Amino acid sequence: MADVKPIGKALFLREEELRRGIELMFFAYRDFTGEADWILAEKAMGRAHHRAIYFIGRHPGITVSNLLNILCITKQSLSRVLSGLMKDGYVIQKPGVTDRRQRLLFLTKIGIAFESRLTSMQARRFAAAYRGAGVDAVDGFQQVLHRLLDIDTISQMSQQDRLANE
Amino acid sequence: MADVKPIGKALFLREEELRRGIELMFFAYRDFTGEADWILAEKAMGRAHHRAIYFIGRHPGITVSNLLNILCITKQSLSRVLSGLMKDGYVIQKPGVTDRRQRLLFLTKIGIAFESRLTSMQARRFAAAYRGAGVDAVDGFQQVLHRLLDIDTISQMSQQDRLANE
DNA sequence: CTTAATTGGTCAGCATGGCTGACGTAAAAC
DNA sequence: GTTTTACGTCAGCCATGCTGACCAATTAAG
Repeated sequence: MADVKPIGKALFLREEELRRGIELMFFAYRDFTGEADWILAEKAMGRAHHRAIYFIGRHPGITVSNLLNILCITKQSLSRVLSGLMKDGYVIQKPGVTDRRQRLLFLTKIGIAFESRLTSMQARRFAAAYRGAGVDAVDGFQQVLHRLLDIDTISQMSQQDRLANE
Repeated sequence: MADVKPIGKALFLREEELRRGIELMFFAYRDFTGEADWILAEKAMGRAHHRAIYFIGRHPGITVSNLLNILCITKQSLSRVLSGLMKDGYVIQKPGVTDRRQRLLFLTKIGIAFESRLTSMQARRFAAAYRGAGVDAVDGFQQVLHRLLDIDTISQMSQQDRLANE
């Protein structure tokens, strides 16, 4: 890691600046997820449940395999979480219409309410940060985050967007 | 990507935009940490080891309690990780000079090499994203991330900066 | 000097949430 | 009719959080 010096408006790609980015990611993600953990603990749930609830709420009728692709965990791990969520009445399954092997996932009323409670908390944090930083900063934020993604993730996200706009 | 675009310079804090931020954080953090996990797996280590190595490398001579404050875990959890790292020769302890109860933490030669290998991987990812996005985007990225932090974390980070500049 | 507070380690036990391997079942595809 | 796909499930392993309790060395306060 060389100690490259900035010239004029050039980028500061010194180790120090890059480490700052790494640390900001670490702390921001920790604080961003930590807030929801409190609510989840009330219901004896963890982040795994949160992620499942979030993406089922985001893509109602998502298949198990699609959810697996998003979460990048094994089906055994997901299965444990999903069975818990169904037992507790947050999630229901319906057989697929075109392919009846599929079990399409939906949030129940209380699932929707719970998802909304969790997401609105995190959304408030983002809204405050966005408002404070301004439009241009938000744009830069999203640009950089997007460029931090693996190429696989990028195509995966745009695929989801396509599904969402059907 | 949502079809609705901001008009002029006004911020659109619609749910869609906020959810996009939430998801970008999730995926970016996943990809950002996932890369290092591969290397860590070779050495039979996990993220906990990575975090400890990173912050010891960042703040050589850090005390255990300071490291605990950064990581926000219990000393029992950290102790397990630290003993492993010392057993494997990545970390050493030295008694504090002013307060001999303290055990100041340092990376060994191989600890430094390993930290550098891990960090330079992540730094490369950041450098590429930063270069692609440009100075202004990077500034916005850092601004927004900073505003996503808890107030406690903000003061903690600036405190670390002060220590680093001694 | 004695006592209390601080710094840190450690043992025991528990929960969550990843993982693998193996096996089962229903439906679709060929 | 056989094979592949989509999904569930059982059993067990590992990493990494947690709590409570207890111990040792050292420092600070009375």
